Amino acid sequence: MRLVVLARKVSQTGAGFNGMGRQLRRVDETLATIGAASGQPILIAGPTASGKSALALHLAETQGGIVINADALQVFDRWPILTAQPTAADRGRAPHALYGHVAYDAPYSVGQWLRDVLPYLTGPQRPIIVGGSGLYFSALTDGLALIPPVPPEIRVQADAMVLAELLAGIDPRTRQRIDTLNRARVQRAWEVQASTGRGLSDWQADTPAPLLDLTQAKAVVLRPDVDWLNHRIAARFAAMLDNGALFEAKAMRRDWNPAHLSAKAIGAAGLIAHLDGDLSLDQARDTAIIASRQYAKRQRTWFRARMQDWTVLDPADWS
RNA sequence: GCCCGGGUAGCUCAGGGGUAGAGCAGUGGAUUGAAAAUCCUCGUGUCGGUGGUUCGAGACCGCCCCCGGGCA
Repeated sequence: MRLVVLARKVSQTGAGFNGMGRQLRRVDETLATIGAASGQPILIAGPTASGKSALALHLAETQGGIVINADALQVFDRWPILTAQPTAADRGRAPHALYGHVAYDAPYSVGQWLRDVLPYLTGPQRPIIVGGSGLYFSALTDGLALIPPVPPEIRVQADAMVLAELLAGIDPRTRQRIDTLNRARVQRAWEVQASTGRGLSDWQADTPAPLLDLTQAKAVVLRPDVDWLNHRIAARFAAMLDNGALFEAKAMRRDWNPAHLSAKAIGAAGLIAHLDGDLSLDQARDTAIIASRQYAKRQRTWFRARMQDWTVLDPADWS
């Protein structure tokens, strides 16, 4: 009995979150009009909680293909519920790749992701690339400079420097190109300069052709109404708690390190703080929901600016 | 009923005679290897209501209403 209840709850998150109904036919029609059945790669971008994974799963099930993750946090293990990774049941319905394949304490980056997706672009199954990391899609369809990975020692060294020191170590052309108020961007430029002896702008000027030609793919971006999405965000976090997000946090607690990339999962720090007695569950939930809304807003900005050639769909049409 | 506080932006609050300001939330934007990251921009609101004092009132005075706390 308990198992049945759990299964029902699980089916409410992730792919099955809102139950894909017959309305999906409308999506099928939309995708058909842009030639989705031709076997070309499908790209699905969308803000968090917009229902993109469910759409990808549906397409993979009905048209064939392999669902490939394009989300920076879903690559990590240990937080499958909190990062809304496809459930075991979902994975049983269609092949999935690049979900939870990276250790929670390992580094990761767009470059690594591109190397990870590459084999699937020429594989036997039609790739259905789905996720919310705009940078990943841009790197895939616009290209990414071929810069060698920065050695960990360089990162450690840069972490200890102040902004002015970092700026002083960057060539003028790069300095002009980046946001010098943005520590993360400045540090990246410095690290590239320090580890390769070549300026970031030089590297970027040599950016190779993209791995995927956008005109040879079916690219879709979900653009839900903001209020509609905010409701989904709140409902989804509640569902995550129902599905055991807190148990996930408990299992993670002894290995918790906020410096890990996987620790950036929205809600993770709050749940850990709650387990430590520093935050009520309500507070943890509220901060996670607010952070998700803010993240969705940033995604909207990226999509609006960088995905103007993509087909826009409103998930409210079928969810 | 009386005595203290307090009622100012969606929220928490600062300002105590010269015409209102911060944090958070929210908005718009940037973003070629940390991107669920990181950074930038944007602050008019019956200053609880109403009468008064004043050249001028969130600010001072009267009365009223509401919220805390205390005393009965």
